[in-house]
Amino acid sequence: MTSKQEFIEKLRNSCLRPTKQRINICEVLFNRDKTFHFTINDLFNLIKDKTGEKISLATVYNTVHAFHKKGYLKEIPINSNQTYFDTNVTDHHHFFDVKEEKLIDLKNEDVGPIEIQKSIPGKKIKSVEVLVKLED
Amino acid sequence: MTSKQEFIEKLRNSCLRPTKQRINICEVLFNRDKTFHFTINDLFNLIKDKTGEKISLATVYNTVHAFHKKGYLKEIPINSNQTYFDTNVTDHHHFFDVKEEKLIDLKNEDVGPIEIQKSIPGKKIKSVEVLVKLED
DNA sequence: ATCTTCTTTAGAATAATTATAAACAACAAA
DNA sequence: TTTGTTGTTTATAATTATTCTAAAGAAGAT
Repeated sequence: MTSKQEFIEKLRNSCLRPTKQRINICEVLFNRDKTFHFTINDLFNLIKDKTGEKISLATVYNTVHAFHKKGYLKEIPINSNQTYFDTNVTDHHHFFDVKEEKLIDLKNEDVGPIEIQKSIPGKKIKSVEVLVKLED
Repeated sequence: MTSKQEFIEKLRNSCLRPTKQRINICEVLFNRDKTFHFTINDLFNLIKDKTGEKISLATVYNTVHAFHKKGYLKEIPINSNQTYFDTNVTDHHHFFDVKEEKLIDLKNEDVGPIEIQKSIPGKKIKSVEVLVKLED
């Protein structure tokens, strides 16, 4: 259980003013035991349901992008028309259930170390992501 | 160098009528030495330049999707607003140069075997894709 | 209180993609 | 060849995800 006060500090630390909307979004996103995968649309609807208050879609976009930039959210590359985010920002990978359109976390140790044996001059590796697609 | 006749047969084998447009698209996509990464928009423009004939955008979409469905193209999950395709349909991975927005093939042996040590009941693995993002 | 700066908001704008329905081309059979 | 059927192309409209805009509102500092 994370308190409202912690969210306010979290926002302050990132030079984001702790507004009502941002705190609400924090509650929905981070006040959980388990990691949470979502699209902007999922989040938009969830906020309405959970808090009873509607936050403008533009604000949801702004806030998610701000959190992503600050490293509080991870963007997950899936081939889909919608962008997925993950509250688990540690280094890890994903299953994607193609039929259910659902993401499942894969711990780093479930995949093992990945050694990239090729390099591109002038470039360095920013991230290594494994996506395992699942079918029935 | 692949001949027009081969493309016609390729299309026939997939129950796709060999139309002028589809053959042109084949020429642009498959008549190359190296693997080719593209977005629909890239392809649309390239066709105009290379063949001098304009193919309707809707046809480009239809054809690319048909080829993808038949396994002649691979879709590559990158976080971007555009969908990327690859003429290399063998099992392999990718670098993505974030700044240049460019894809580079990574051979399977450049990555080494990936053992997924977790399974989801009722589901089997369809594909394992590694995306390595590059920065300067 | 007051002022400045940041944020929210509804709605408009943009961009990628998909749907539509009429004209057209490929194919098979006579 | 003609003819009929079915698949394909096309321009355009529709849809969807996302970003932009500009005005109203809230936070923070003085």
